[in-house]
Amino acid sequence: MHMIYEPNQCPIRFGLGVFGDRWSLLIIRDMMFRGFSRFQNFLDAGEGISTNVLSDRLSRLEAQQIISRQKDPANGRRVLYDLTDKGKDLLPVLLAVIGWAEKYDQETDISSELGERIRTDISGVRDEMLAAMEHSNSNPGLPHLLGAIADAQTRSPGG
Amino acid sequence: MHMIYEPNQCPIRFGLGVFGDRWSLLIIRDMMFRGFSRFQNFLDAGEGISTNVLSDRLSRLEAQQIISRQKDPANGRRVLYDLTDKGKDLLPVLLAVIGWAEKYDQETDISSELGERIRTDISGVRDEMLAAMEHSNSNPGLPHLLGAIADAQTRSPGG
DNA sequence: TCGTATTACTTGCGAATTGCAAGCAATTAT
DNA sequence: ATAATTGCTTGCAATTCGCAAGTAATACGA
Repeated sequence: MHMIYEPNQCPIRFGLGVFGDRWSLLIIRDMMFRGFSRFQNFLDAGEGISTNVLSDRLSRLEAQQIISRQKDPANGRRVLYDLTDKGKDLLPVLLAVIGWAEKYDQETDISSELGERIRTDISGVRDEMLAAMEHSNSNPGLPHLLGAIADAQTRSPGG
Repeated sequence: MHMIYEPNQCPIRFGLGVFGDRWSLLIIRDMMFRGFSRFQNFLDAGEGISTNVLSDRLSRLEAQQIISRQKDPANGRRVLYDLTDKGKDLLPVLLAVIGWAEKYDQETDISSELGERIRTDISGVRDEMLAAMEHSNSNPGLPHLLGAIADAQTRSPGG
């Protein structure tokens, strides 16, 4: 279990202890932007994570209170994972990465307008995305933020 | 060499391909906030990175054009590593992590005021830090941004 | 109610990666 | 010359990972 770093005083090292590996941030991304909540969802996402590693990362994220775990009340063999507030608060981290990648990766499938807006005002985009989600209160949690991104974009940068 | 992910269309996966491991972001942090530029600096930073892994990460970051590598003109046995613009543009990512960690890690050695400012306006703090560096144009590169953080804080949030 | 499918895992094992220690080549200092 | 500094490389044991198979608990259908 040596992927965990000493918490120490450094915020970056603390962050890396939570999501500084190959998979954790992808799991968080899928929960945040795609509304994934089940074990199978992550396996089917096509990233190629194996079941043992997925299991390890989920329990680790749960231990760090980034996600919560419960049995599906509607179907007892299923388990539902959800982002906690602590997990949802990682949205600015994801947005910062998105803004950076949009600038430097040709392949990245994000509009240059949204990229530019993120780079100009991450916190504003975050607030706008969270607000857009309040409106489209279809399902619980923080699902389909990608749609919220599209919404925020459509809503025109000026307000 | 399977720590590299397929670039694909996902900006998060692209980012992870660059700094999604145990060490890369710490190296970038040390260059950004501490002005480190030499092999020995990173070894002496106390994080416990080994020489072979450090060597691998530096050459990988160079290949991805996050950092540049040159012989020290003043001392031929030394090598100087510096952040490129692409690397410097990772500042918002680091700030987002700092803002998050300040909120959730008791041990994190960042003032709650700065944490709050980062959470409220990452892009503004970034701009302020870069501006503060222009003023204190002591050494080249992006050195000692931690000092710039302190400056930005002293400078009072309102102006 | 009894067999079968689903679902979320766990286990075992070879392969890749890491950490540790030592060694090496180029450059500088004495 | 000789020794020290500096940025690496190499070898090897230990950890971690990827892959495939297996298991336990629940639901579903005859």
